[in-house]
Amino acid sequence: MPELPEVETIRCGLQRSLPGRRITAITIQRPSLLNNPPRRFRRCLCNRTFGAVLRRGKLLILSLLPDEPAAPRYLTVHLRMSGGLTYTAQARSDARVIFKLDNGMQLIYTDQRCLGQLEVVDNWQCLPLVRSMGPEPLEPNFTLACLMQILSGSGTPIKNVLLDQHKIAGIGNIYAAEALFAAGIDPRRPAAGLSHAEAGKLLAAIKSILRAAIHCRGTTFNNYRDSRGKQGSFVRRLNVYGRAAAACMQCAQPIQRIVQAGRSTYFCACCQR
DNA sequence: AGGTCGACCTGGCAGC
DNA sequence: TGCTGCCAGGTCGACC
Repeated sequence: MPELPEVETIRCGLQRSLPGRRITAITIQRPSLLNNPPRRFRRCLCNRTFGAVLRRGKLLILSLLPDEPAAPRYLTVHLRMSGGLTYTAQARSDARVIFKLDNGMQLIYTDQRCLGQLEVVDNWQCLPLVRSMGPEPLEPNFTLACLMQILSGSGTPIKNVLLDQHKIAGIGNIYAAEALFAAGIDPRRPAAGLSHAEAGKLLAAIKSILRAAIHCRGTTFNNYRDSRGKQGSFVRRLNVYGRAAAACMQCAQPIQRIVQAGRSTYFCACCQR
């Protein structure tokens, strides 16, 4: 579900609500979602106060004020395929973890498929996932030279490279497909085979699509919701993802669906070369 | 070393 | 109606 734009939308929403709020109680319906023993998880978080909400790639990082000197400083949340975090006054029957807050509100973690992970850590920068992450695609240091470096020497299909979080952080299946369509590049082409001009088009497409998706508060396909429970509207602006056999918006030829590295890829064989 | 594939899970949906 | 099989936005580890 949640790729960079969805996680960033949730981050923004939580940043407006959480800082300064203290956790008064925690209900754990699904201990398997925690990367810490449940008792330690609860002990580390009860009575702690939230600080700033950060993001790296698709990982949410909820910082905690250092009110106890040796206590862990962060709660990290990876939503994986179907996770979500909602700030709400209402109870939810599908809650997997509930954080009760000192103002009567709750932070509720939901996750239909239970593939997500929550973890209390001292230092999120040291997590193996974070240490091995590629650059943030919306940062100014993600330049054409940077992208060319990532593509060089790789015979892997360009779509698979875009999905590889070690190479670029935050792009998932939806936005990889959309960026390749916008750049007019066939997802099956070897990454190293892209010309300088094509890489430039792809770079611009990645940045503009991620920015537009954040502006639309993400893409709701099935169950993604933002931190207030609202759907994202970028689904209306998808050109290829999820549109197998439908007419291409540019040339009216049918959109193709193929499988690459075990994942669906949608593209227009006429517009993408 | 670099790439691919299945496992991890649950629930919605299509087809019979 | 009810059962079965397939599919899903991510990541990791085993394997080639």
